[in-house]
Amino acid sequence: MVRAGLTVERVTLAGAELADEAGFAQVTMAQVARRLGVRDASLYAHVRNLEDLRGRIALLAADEKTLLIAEATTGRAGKDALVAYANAWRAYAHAHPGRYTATQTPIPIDPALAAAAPGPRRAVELSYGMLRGYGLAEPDLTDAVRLLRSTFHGFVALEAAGSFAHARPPEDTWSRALDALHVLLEHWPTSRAGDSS
Amino acid sequence: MVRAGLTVERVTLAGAELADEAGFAQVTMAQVARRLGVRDASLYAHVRNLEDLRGRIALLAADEKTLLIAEATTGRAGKDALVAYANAWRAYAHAHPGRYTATQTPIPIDPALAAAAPGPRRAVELSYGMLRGYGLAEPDLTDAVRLLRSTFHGFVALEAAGSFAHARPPEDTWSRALDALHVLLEHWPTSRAGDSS
DNA sequence: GTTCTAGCCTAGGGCCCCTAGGAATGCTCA
DNA sequence: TGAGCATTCCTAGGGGCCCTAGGCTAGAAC
Repeated sequence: MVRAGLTVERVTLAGAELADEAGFAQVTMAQVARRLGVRDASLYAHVRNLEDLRGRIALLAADEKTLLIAEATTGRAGKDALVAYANAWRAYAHAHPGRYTATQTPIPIDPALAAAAPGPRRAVELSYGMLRGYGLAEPDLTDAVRLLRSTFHGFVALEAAGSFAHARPPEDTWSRALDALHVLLEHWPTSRAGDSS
Repeated sequence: MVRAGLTVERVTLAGAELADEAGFAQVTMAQVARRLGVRDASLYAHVRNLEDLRGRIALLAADEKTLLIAEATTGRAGKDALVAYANAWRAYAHAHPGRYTATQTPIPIDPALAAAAPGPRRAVELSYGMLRGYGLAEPDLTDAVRLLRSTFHGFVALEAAGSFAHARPPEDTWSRALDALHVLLEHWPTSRAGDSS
Protein backbone atom coordinates (compact mmCIF):
# COMPACT_ATOMS: atom_id res chain seq x y z
CA MET A 1 0.00 0.00 0.00
CA VAL A 2 1.44 3.32 -1.07
CA ARG A 3 0.81 6.19 1.27
CA ALA A 4 -0.81 9.23 -0.16
CA GLY A 5 1.45 11.56 1.81
CA LEU A 6 -1.24 13.92 2.98
CA THR A 7 -0.66 17.08 4.95
CA VAL A 8 -2.93 19.88 6.05
CA GLU A 9 -1.62 21.97 3.19
CA ARG A 10 -2.28 19.33 0.54
CA VAL A 11 -5.79 18.70 1.83
CA THR A 12 -6.53 22.42 1.91
CA LEU A 13 -5.17 22.88 -1.60
CA ALA A 14 -7.23 20.00 -2.94
CA GLY A 15 -10.28 21.60 -1.36
CA ALA A 16 -9.44 24.95 -2.92
CA GLU A 17 -9.04 23.41 -6.37
CA LEU A 18 -12.31 21.58 -5.97
CA ALA A 19 -14.00 24.83 -4.92
CA ASP A 20 -12.80 26.59 -8.06
CA GLU A 21 -13.88 23.76 -10.33
CA ALA A 22 -17.23 22.77 -8.84
CA GLY A 23 -18.18 25.62 -6.51
CA PHE A 24 -17.50 26.16 -2.85
CA ALA A 25 -20.71 24.38 -1.87
CA GLN A 26 -19.33 21.19 -3.43
CA VAL A 27 -16.35 21.20 -1.09
CA THR A 28 -17.14 18.14 0.94
CA MET A 29 -15.06 15.62 2.83
CA ALA A 30 -16.05 12.85 0.47
CA GLN A 31 -15.25 14.84 -2.69
CA VAL A 32 -11.90 16.07 -1.41
CA ALA A 33 -11.00 12.55 -0.32
CA ARG A 34 -11.88 11.17 -3.76
CA ARG A 35 -9.74 13.82 -5.41
CA LEU A 36 -6.83 12.74 -3.23
CA GLY A 37 -7.41 9.03 -3.79
CA VAL A 38 -8.19 8.42 -0.16
CA ARG A 39 -11.13 7.53 2.06
CA ASP A 40 -12.96 10.43 3.69
CA ALA A 41 -12.19 9.16 7.19
CA SER A 42 -8.49 9.59 6.46
CA LEU A 43 -8.83 13.35 6.20
CA TYR A 44 -9.74 13.69 9.86
CA ALA A 45 -6.13 13.10 10.78
CA HIS A 46 -5.23 16.42 9.14
CA VAL A 47 -8.35 18.54 9.50
CA ARG A 48 -10.76 18.72 12.41
CA ASN A 49 -13.95 18.62 10.36
CA LEU A 50 -15.59 20.11 7.28
CA GLU A 51 -16.00 23.54 8.81
CA ASP A 52 -12.32 23.58 9.71
CA LEU A 53 -11.36 22.64 6.15
CA ARG A 54 -13.55 25.37 4.70
CA GLY A 55 -12.09 27.91 7.08
CA ARG A 56 -8.58 26.94 5.97
CA ILE A 57 -9.58 27.37 2.34
CA ALA A 58 -10.96 30.81 3.16
CA LEU A 59 -7.72 31.76 4.89
CA LEU A 60 -5.64 30.46 2.00
CA ALA A 61 -7.72 32.45 -0.46
CA ALA A 62 -7.50 35.63 1.59
CA ASP A 63 -3.72 35.31 1.71
CA GLU A 64 -3.44 34.65 -2.00
CA LYS A 65 -5.67 37.57 -2.87
CA THR A 66 -3.78 39.92 -0.60
CA LEU A 67 -0.49 38.81 -2.08
CA LEU A 68 -1.66 39.46 -5.62
CA ILE A 69 -2.91 42.90 -4.68
CA ALA A 70 0.39 43.66 -2.97
CA GLU A 71 2.36 42.70 -6.07
CA ALA A 72 0.07 44.74 -8.30
CA THR A 73 0.18 47.93 -6.26
CA THR A 74 3.81 48.20 -5.18
CA GLY A 75 5.39 51.32 -6.54
CA ARG A 76 2.10 52.84 -7.66
CA ALA A 77 0.17 55.79 -6.29
CA GLY A 78 -3.00 57.75 -6.94
CA LYS A 79 -5.24 56.49 -9.68
CA ASP A 80 -2.60 53.98 -10.80
CA ALA A 81 -2.69 52.35 -7.40
CA LEU A 82 -6.50 52.40 -7.26
CA VAL A 83 -6.83 50.73 -10.64
CA ALA A 84 -4.13 48.17 -9.93
CA TYR A 85 -5.70 47.31 -6.59
CA ALA A 86 -9.17 46.95 -8.04
CA ASN A 87 -8.09 44.95 -11.07
CA ALA A 88 -6.07 42.55 -8.95
CA TRP A 89 -9.09 42.04 -6.70
CA ARG A 90 -11.41 41.32 -9.59
CA ALA A 91 -8.85 39.15 -11.39
CA TYR A 92 -8.51 36.94 -8.34
CA ALA A 93 -12.28 36.57 -8.07
CA HIS A 94 -12.46 35.55 -11.73
CA ALA A 95 -9.50 33.19 -11.62
CA HIS A 96 -10.56 31.48 -8.38
CA PRO A 97 -14.34 31.78 -8.00
CA GLY A 98 -14.62 29.01 -5.43
CA ARG A 99 -11.80 30.32 -3.28
CA TYR A 100 -13.25 33.82 -3.56
CA THR A 101 -16.67 32.80 -2.30
CA ALA A 102 -14.85 31.01 0.51
CA THR A 103 -13.45 34.36 1.64
CA GLN A 104 -16.94 35.81 1.62
CA THR A 105 -18.87 33.01 3.29
CA PRO A 106 -18.98 33.86 6.98
CA ILE A 107 -17.21 30.89 8.55
CA PRO A 108 -16.24 30.81 12.20
CA ILE A 109 -12.48 30.46 11.81
CA ASP A 110 -10.21 29.13 14.50
CA PRO A 111 -8.81 32.29 16.14
CA ALA A 112 -5.36 30.80 16.60
CA LEU A 113 -5.26 29.88 12.94
CA ALA A 114 -6.43 33.32 11.88
CA ALA A 115 -3.86 35.03 14.05
CA ALA A 116 -1.07 33.13 12.31
CA ALA A 117 -2.25 34.19 8.85
CA PRO A 118 -0.51 37.27 7.50
CA GLY A 119 -3.37 38.20 5.15
CA PRO A 120 -5.70 40.46 7.16
CA ARG A 121 -3.06 42.79 8.54
CA ARG A 122 -1.38 43.08 5.18
CA ALA A 123 -4.73 43.73 3.51
CA VAL A 124 -5.43 46.65 5.80
CA GLU A 125 -1.99 48.13 5.13
CA LEU A 126 -2.53 47.83 1.40
CA SER A 127 -5.95 49.45 1.50
CA TYR A 128 -4.68 52.46 3.39
CA GLY A 129 -1.52 52.66 1.32
CA MET A 130 -3.54 52.76 -1.88
CA LEU A 131 -5.33 55.89 -0.66
CA ARG A 132 -2.19 57.65 0.51
CA GLY A 133 -2.12 59.88 -2.55
CA TYR A 134 -5.60 61.30 -2.01
CA GLY A 135 -4.78 63.18 1.17
CA LEU A 136 -7.57 61.81 3.35
CA ALA A 137 -7.44 61.76 7.15
CA GLU A 138 -9.35 59.69 9.66
CA PRO A 139 -12.19 58.92 9.85
CA ASP A 140 -12.57 59.65 6.14
CA LEU A 141 -9.78 57.21 5.40
CA THR A 142 -11.62 54.33 7.06
CA ASP A 143 -14.86 55.28 5.35
CA ALA A 144 -13.20 55.49 1.96
CA VAL A 145 -11.51 52.12 2.38
CA ARG A 146 -14.79 50.53 3.40
CA LEU A 147 -16.60 52.11 0.48
CA LEU A 148 -14.03 50.91 -2.02
CA ARG A 149 -13.93 47.39 -0.64
CA SER A 150 -17.73 47.28 -0.63
CA THR A 151 -17.85 48.34 -4.25
CA PHE A 152 -15.18 45.91 -5.39
CA HIS A 153 -16.74 43.00 -3.58
CA GLY A 154 -20.27 43.93 -4.58
CA PHE A 155 -19.33 44.23 -8.22
CA VAL A 156 -17.69 40.84 -8.52
CA ALA A 157 -20.44 39.24 -6.43
CA LEU A 158 -23.22 40.60 -8.65
CA GLU A 159 -21.14 39.70 -11.69
CA ALA A 160 -20.84 36.12 -10.47
CA ALA A 161 -24.54 35.98 -9.69
CA GLY A 162 -25.31 36.93 -13.28
CA SER A 163 -26.85 40.29 -12.44
CA PHE A 164 -24.98 42.00 -15.28
CA ALA A 165 -26.31 39.75 -17.99
CA HIS A 166 -27.63 42.59 -20.10
CA ALA A 167 -26.25 44.27 -23.14
CA ARG A 168 -23.42 46.39 -21.79
CA PRO A 169 -20.25 44.39 -21.07
CA PRO A 170 -19.28 44.35 -17.39
CA GLU A 171 -15.72 45.33 -18.35
CA ASP A 172 -16.92 48.69 -19.64
CA THR A 173 -18.91 49.36 -16.50
CA TRP A 174 -15.95 48.30 -14.41
CA SER A 175 -13.51 50.75 -15.93
CA ARG A 176 -16.05 53.56 -15.82
CA ALA A 177 -16.72 52.74 -12.18
CA LEU A 178 -13.01 53.04 -11.42
CA ASP A 179 -12.92 56.40 -13.16
CA ALA A 180 -15.87 57.48 -11.09
CA LEU A 181 -14.34 56.27 -7.83
CA HIS A 182 -11.15 58.12 -8.62
CA VAL A 183 -13.14 61.32 -9.13
CA LEU A 184 -15.02 60.59 -5.93
CA LEU A 185 -11.82 60.27 -3.92
CA GLU A 186 -10.64 63.59 -5.23
CA HIS A 187 -13.93 65.27 -4.37
CA TRP A 188 -14.42 63.43 -1.08
CA PRO A 189 -16.90 65.43 1.03
CA THR A 190 -14.68 65.90 4.04
CA SER A 191 -16.33 68.03 6.67
CA ARG A 192 -20.02 68.06 5.86
CA ALA A 193 -21.97 66.59 2.97
CA GLY A 194 -21.75 68.57 -0.20
CA ASP A 195 -25.46 69.03 -0.68
CA SER A 196 -25.88 71.19 -3.71
CA SER A 197 -28.86 69.70 -5.50
CA MET B 1 -55.48 12.63 11.27
CA VAL B 2 -55.54 16.40 10.82
CA ARG B 3 -54.17 17.66 7.56
CA ALA B 4 -51.51 20.31 7.72
CA GLY B 5 -52.98 22.26 4.82
CA LEU B 6 -49.75 22.88 3.00
CA THR B 7 -49.40 24.97 -0.13
CA VAL B 8 -46.42 26.10 -2.13
CA GLU B 9 -46.68 29.49 -0.50
CA ARG B 10 -46.74 28.12 3.03
CA VAL B 11 -43.78 25.86 2.37
CA THR B 12 -41.82 28.74 0.82
CA LEU B 13 -42.67 31.02 3.72
CA ALA B 14 -41.60 28.42 6.27
CA GLY B 15 -38.33 28.09 4.39
CA ALA B 16 -37.84 31.85 4.37
CA GLU B 17 -38.47 32.10 8.12
CA LEU B 18 -36.06 29.27 8.74
CA ALA B 19 -33.46 31.01 6.57
CA ASP B 20 -33.73 34.20 8.62
CA GLU B 21 -33.51 32.37 11.92
CA ALA B 22 -30.84 29.76 11.21
CA GLY B 23 -29.13 30.90 8.01
CA PHE B 24 -29.89 30.09 4.40
CA ALA B 25 -27.57 27.08 4.47
CA GLN B 26 -29.82 25.50 7.09
CA VAL B 27 -32.81 25.57 4.75
CA THR B 28 -33.26 21.88 4.22
CA MET B 29 -36.20 19.68 3.37
CA ALA B 30 -36.02 17.96 6.73
CA GLN B 31 -35.86 21.21 8.71
CA VAL B 32 -38.67 22.87 6.82
CA ALA B 33 -40.81 19.75 7.22
CA ARG B 34 -40.16 19.68 10.96
CA ARG B 35 -41.15 23.33 11.25
CA LEU B 36 -44.42 22.51 9.49
CA GLY B 37 -45.05 19.39 11.59
CA VAL B 38 -44.82 17.14 8.57
CA ARG B 39 -42.54 14.49 7.10
CA ASP B 40 -40.00 15.63 4.54
CA ALA B 41 -41.45 13.39 1.86
CA SER B 42 -44.71 15.33 2.10
CA LEU B 43 -43.09 18.49 0.82
CA TYR B 44 -42.41 16.98 -2.59
CA ALA B 45 -46.09 17.33 -3.44
CA HIS B 46 -45.66 21.12 -3.37
CA VAL B 47 -42.05 21.71 -4.33
CA ARG B 48 -39.96 19.87 -6.90
CA ASN B 49 -36.86 19.52 -4.77
CA LEU B 50 -34.57 21.46 -2.46
CA GLU B 51 -33.15 23.61 -5.24
CA ASP B 52 -36.64 24.55 -6.34
CA LEU B 53 -37.56 25.53 -2.79
CA ARG B 54 -34.46 27.67 -2.43
CA GLY B 55 -35.16 29.35 -5.74
CA ARG B 56 -38.67 30.20 -4.58
CA ILE B 57 -37.31 31.70 -1.39
CA ALA B 58 -34.90 33.80 -3.44
CA LEU B 59 -37.73 35.03 -5.63
CA LEU B 60 -39.91 35.81 -2.64
CA ALA B 61 -37.08 37.78 -1.07
CA ALA B 62 -36.37 39.71 -4.26
CA ASP B 63 -40.02 40.70 -4.52
CA GLU B 64 -40.21 41.75 -0.88
CA LYS B 65 -37.06 43.79 -1.13
CA THR B 66 -38.20 45.51 -4.30
CA LEU B 67 -41.55 46.32 -2.74
CA LEU B 68 -39.93 47.92 0.29
CA ILE B 69 -37.66 50.00 -1.90
CA ALA B 70 -40.61 51.09 -4.01
CA GLU B 71 -42.53 52.21 -0.95
CA ALA B 72 -39.52 54.07 0.39
CA THR B 73 -38.69 55.95 -2.78
CA THR B 74 -42.08 56.99 -4.17
CA GLY B 75 -42.37 60.72 -4.34
CA ARG B 76 -38.68 61.33 -3.71
CA ALA B 77 -35.97 62.57 -6.05
CA GLY B 78 -32.27 63.40 -6.03
CA LYS B 79 -30.40 62.68 -2.84
CA ASP B 80 -33.63 61.97 -0.99
CA ALA B 81 -34.39 59.15 -3.39
CA LEU B 82 -30.83 57.84 -3.24
CA VAL B 83 -30.81 57.69 0.54
CA ALA B 84 -34.28 56.18 0.76
CA TYR B 85 -33.37 53.53 -1.80
CA ALA B 86 -30.13 52.63 -0.07
CA ASN B 87 -31.60 52.56 3.42
CA ALA B 88 -34.49 50.36 2.34
CA TRP B 89 -32.00 47.96 0.74
CA ARG B 90 -29.86 47.76 3.85
CA ALA B 91 -32.85 47.55 6.17
CA TYR B 92 -34.18 44.54 4.30
CA ALA B 93 -30.80 42.83 4.47
CA HIS B 94 -30.69 43.40 8.22
CA ALA B 95 -34.27 42.37 8.89
CA HIS B 96 -34.11 39.23 6.74
CA PRO B 97 -30.51 38.05 6.53
CA GLY B 98 -31.40 34.55 5.36
CA ARG B 99 -33.77 35.73 2.66
CA TYR B 100 -31.19 38.31 1.60
CA THR B 101 -28.42 35.77 1.12
CA ALA B 102 -30.96 33.72 -0.83
CA THR B 103 -31.21 36.56 -3.34
CA GLN B 104 -27.44 36.60 -3.66
CA THR B 105 -26.73 32.88 -3.88
CA PRO B 106 -26.61 32.01 -7.57
CA ILE B 107 -29.41 29.50 -7.89
CA PRO B 108 -30.65 28.26 -11.25
CA ILE B 109 -34.25 29.42 -11.02
CA ASP B 110 -37.05 27.98 -13.10
CA PRO B 111 -37.39 30.47 -15.99
CA ALA B 112 -41.18 30.19 -16.06
CA LEU B 113 -41.31 30.95 -12.36
CA ALA B 114 -38.94 33.88 -12.70
CA ALA B 115 -40.95 35.33 -15.59
CA ALA B 116 -44.06 35.36 -13.43
CA ALA B 117 -42.34 37.27 -10.63
CA PRO B 118 -42.77 41.03 -10.80
CA GLY B 119 -39.61 41.79 -8.83
CA PRO B 120 -36.83 42.08 -11.39
CA ARG B 121 -38.61 44.37 -13.83
CA ARG B 122 -39.82 46.60 -11.05
CA ALA B 123 -36.33 46.67 -9.55
CA VAL B 124 -34.86 47.94 -12.80
CA GLU B 125 -37.49 50.65 -13.05
CA LEU B 126 -36.79 51.75 -9.50
CA SER B 127 -33.05 51.91 -10.01
CA TYR B 128 -33.33 54.07 -13.08
CA GLY B 129 -36.07 56.17 -11.54
CA MET B 130 -33.90 56.91 -8.53
CA LEU B 131 -31.24 58.43 -10.80
CA ARG B 132 -33.67 60.50 -12.82
CA GLY B 133 -32.72 63.67 -10.99
CA TYR B 134 -29.01 63.43 -11.79
CA GLY B 135 -29.36 63.97 -15.52
CA LEU B 136 -27.40 60.98 -16.72
CA ALA B 137 -27.85 59.40 -20.14
CA GLU B 138 -26.96 55.95 -21.43
CA PRO B 139 -24.60 54.25 -21.08
CA ASP B 140 -23.70 56.27 -17.99
CA LEU B 141 -27.09 55.47 -16.50
CA THR B 142 -26.48 51.75 -16.66
CA ASP B 143 -22.99 52.15 -15.28
CA ALA B 144 -24.21 54.30 -12.40
CA VAL B 145 -26.97 51.85 -11.52
CA ARG B 146 -24.52 48.97 -11.51
CA LEU B 147 -22.06 50.90 -9.39
CA LEU B 148 -24.70 51.80 -6.82
CA ARG B 149 -26.11 48.31 -6.61
CA SER B 150 -22.58 46.91 -6.29
CA THR B 151 -21.82 49.26 -3.44
CA PHE B 152 -25.07 48.59 -1.60
CA HIS B 153 -24.74 44.86 -1.91
CA GLY B 154 -21.04 44.84 -1.12
CA PHE B 155 -21.55 46.93 1.99
CA VAL B 156 -24.22 44.75 3.54
CA ALA B 157 -22.34 41.61 2.52
CA LEU B 158 -19.11 42.74 4.17
CA GLU B 159 -21.12 43.95 7.15
CA ALA B 160 -22.73 40.53 7.50
CA ALA B 161 -19.36 38.82 7.15
CA GLY B 162 -18.04 40.86 10.05
CA SER B 163 -15.52 42.82 8.02
CA PHE B 164 -16.45 46.06 9.73
CA ALA B 165 -15.78 44.82 13.22
CA HIS B 166 -13.40 47.64 14.08
CA ALA B 167 -13.89 50.78 16.04
CA ARG B 168 -15.91 52.97 13.70
CA PRO B 169 -19.62 52.09 13.64
CA PRO B 170 -20.84 50.86 10.25
CA GLU B 171 -23.76 53.31 10.44
CA ASP B 172 -21.40 56.26 10.30
CA THR B 173 -19.53 54.85 7.34
CA TRP B 174 -22.84 54.08 5.64
CA SER B 175 -24.17 57.64 5.83
CA ARG B 176 -20.82 59.05 4.74
CA ALA B 177 -20.79 56.62 1.85
CA LEU B 178 -24.21 57.83 0.76
CA ASP B 179 -22.99 61.42 0.91
CA ALA B 180 -20.02 60.42 -1.19
CA LEU B 181 -22.13 58.58 -3.75
CA HIS B 182 -24.38 61.60 -4.06
CA VAL B 183 -21.36 63.77 -4.79
CA LEU B 184 -20.13 61.14 -7.20
CA LEU B 185 -23.37 61.18 -9.17
CA GLU B 186 -23.22 64.95 -9.46
CA HIS B 187 -19.61 64.84 -10.65
CA TRP B 188 -20.06 61.76 -12.85
CA PRO B 189 -17.26 61.76 -15.45
CA THR B 190 -19.44 61.69 -18.51
CA SER B 191 -17.40 61.77 -21.70
CA ARG B 192 -13.85 60.81 -20.76
CA ALA B 193 -12.24 60.05 -17.44
CA GLY B 194 -11.54 63.13 -15.40
CA ASP B 195 -7.84 62.48 -14.91
CA SER B 196 -6.49 65.44 -13.06
CA SER B 197 -3.97 63.93 -10.65
C1' DG C 1 -73.32 6.96 -0.48
C1' DT C 2 -69.83 6.12 -3.80
C1' DT C 3 -65.95 7.69 -6.38
C1' DC C 4 -62.19 10.52 -7.19
C1' DT C 5 -58.51 13.57 -6.11
C1' DA C 6 -55.61 15.37 -3.27
C1' DG C 7 -52.48 15.40 0.83
C1' DC C 8 -49.83 12.98 3.84
C1' DC C 9 -47.81 8.76 5.24
C1' DT C 10 -44.10 4.68 5.64
C1' DA C 11 -40.28 2.20 3.49
C1' DG C 12 -36.03 2.33 1.59
C1' DG C 13 -31.73 3.46 -1.32
C1' DG C 14 -27.86 6.50 -1.85
C1' DC C 15 -24.74 10.03 -0.27
C1' DC C 16 -22.50 12.64 3.38
C1' DC C 17 -20.32 13.67 8.17
C1' DC C 18 -17.93 11.86 11.74
C1' DT C 19 -16.16 8.37 15.48
C1' DA C 20 -13.96 4.10 16.93
C1' DG C 21 -10.70 0.99 16.49
C1' DG C 22 -7.34 -1.90 13.61
C1' DA C 23 -3.38 -2.60 10.40
C1' DA C 24 0.56 -1.08 7.93
C1' DT C 25 4.42 2.17 7.20
C1' DG C 26 8.53 4.44 8.04
C1' DC C 27 11.33 6.73 11.62
C1' DT C 28 14.34 6.44 15.89
C1' DC C 29 17.62 4.34 18.47
C1' DA C 30 19.88 0.51 21.05
C1' DT D 1 20.10 -4.81 12.20
C1' DG D 2 15.99 -5.00 14.23
C1' DA D 3 12.57 -3.64 18.09
C1' DG D 4 9.61 0.02 19.48
C1' DC D 5 6.67 3.71 18.32
C1' DA D 6 4.10 7.49 16.29
C1' DT D 7 1.68 8.41 12.30
C1' DT D 8 -0.98 7.37 8.27
C1' DC D 9 -4.51 5.19 6.31
C1' DC D 10 -8.01 1.67 6.50
C1' DT D 11 -12.85 -0.71 7.49
C1' DA D 12 -17.13 -0.66 10.14
C1' DG D 13 -20.94 1.67 11.49
C1' DG D 14 -24.41 5.25 13.32
C1' DG D 15 -27.06 9.19 12.20
C1' DG D 16 -28.80 12.78 8.98
C1' DC D 17 -30.32 14.45 4.57
C1' DC D 18 -32.42 14.05 -0.33
C1' DC D 19 -35.50 11.86 -2.99
C1' DT D 20 -38.64 7.99 -5.15
C1' DA D 21 -42.22 4.48 -4.89
C1' DG D 22 -46.30 3.14 -3.35
C1' DG D 23 -50.26 3.00 0.23
C1' DC D 24 -53.90 5.07 3.08
C1' DT D 25 -57.30 8.58 4.24
C1' DA D 26 -59.98 13.20 4.23
C1' DG D 27 -62.83 15.92 1.83
C1' DA D 28 -64.99 17.25 -2.70
C1' DA D 29 -67.93 15.96 -6.70
C1' DC D 30 -71.59 13.48 -8.28
